[in-house]
Amino acid sequence: MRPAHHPEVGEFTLTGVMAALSDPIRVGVVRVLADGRERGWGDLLAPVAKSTLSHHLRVLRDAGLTRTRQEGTRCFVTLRRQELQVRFPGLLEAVLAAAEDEDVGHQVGVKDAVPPT
Amino acid sequence: MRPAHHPEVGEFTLTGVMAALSDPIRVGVVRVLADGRERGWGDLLAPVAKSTLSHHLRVLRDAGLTRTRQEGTRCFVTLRRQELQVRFPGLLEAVLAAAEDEDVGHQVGVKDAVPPT
DNA sequence: TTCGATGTTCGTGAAACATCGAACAAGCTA
DNA sequence: TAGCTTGTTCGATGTTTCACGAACATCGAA
Repeated sequence: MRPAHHPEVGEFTLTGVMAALSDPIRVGVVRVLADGRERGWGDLLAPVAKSTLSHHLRVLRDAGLTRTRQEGTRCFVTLRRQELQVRFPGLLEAVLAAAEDEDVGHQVGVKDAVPPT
Repeated sequence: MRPAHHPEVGEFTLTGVMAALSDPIRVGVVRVLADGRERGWGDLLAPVAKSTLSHHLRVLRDAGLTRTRQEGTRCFVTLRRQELQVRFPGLLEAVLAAAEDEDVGHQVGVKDAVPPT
């Protein structure tokens, strides 16, 4: 596993981001990451094969939406929220709000969900 | 030419809109329409065959981004800006701003450009 | 070193998409 | 009516995307 390429903020493209967010699974992943917490790859729950999830995470990464960090044999993902805000002000917020409203990507979850009160 | 279907505001989907805006030509069309003026189909200038442009306009229409009005044998297109704002607050503004910034869809123009001073 | 866990990559289909030119439909105009 | 204009639709083509399982690479643990 070579160390995955991440585009610089200046390399983000609008159409790239739009394309990345045109799939419900990927929107779901973004929603899961929206609280700013880093998540383990394996903690993501999506109704697709792991190779498919890997593909989706790659698309998100290539578009600049997420950052993947490697630690030993495990991976951790975060949303590049700050950088996106700089490059595309307001875009992510608008998308997240709409996604909540429509419940897009509800099929994506995370292990260790809401810790009980 | 049957009278083209337009989705209701409630039928818009986030992923549909994102997909529609993931193509530079279509973003270009949206930009051209962003001033709120209605434009004639034939006044749109894009570096693609007319059948291709027709396809793109259909995608935009189906996603709810534009409205097409027919008058005799000619068509006029407008951006459904108000309705988009209601359904996806802030989204279109953010996209338009980013598109300007990046000059996405610059290859799309309109006849009868800026009227000289 | 051997095994298990974790992701990525590969090979492969099926489906969707962008594109074109040709054919078509419908309405003006001569 | 004949012809022109304006878009849409059709069929073909090549590309991209999504999906899967299998194989692989890497690391940590036994």
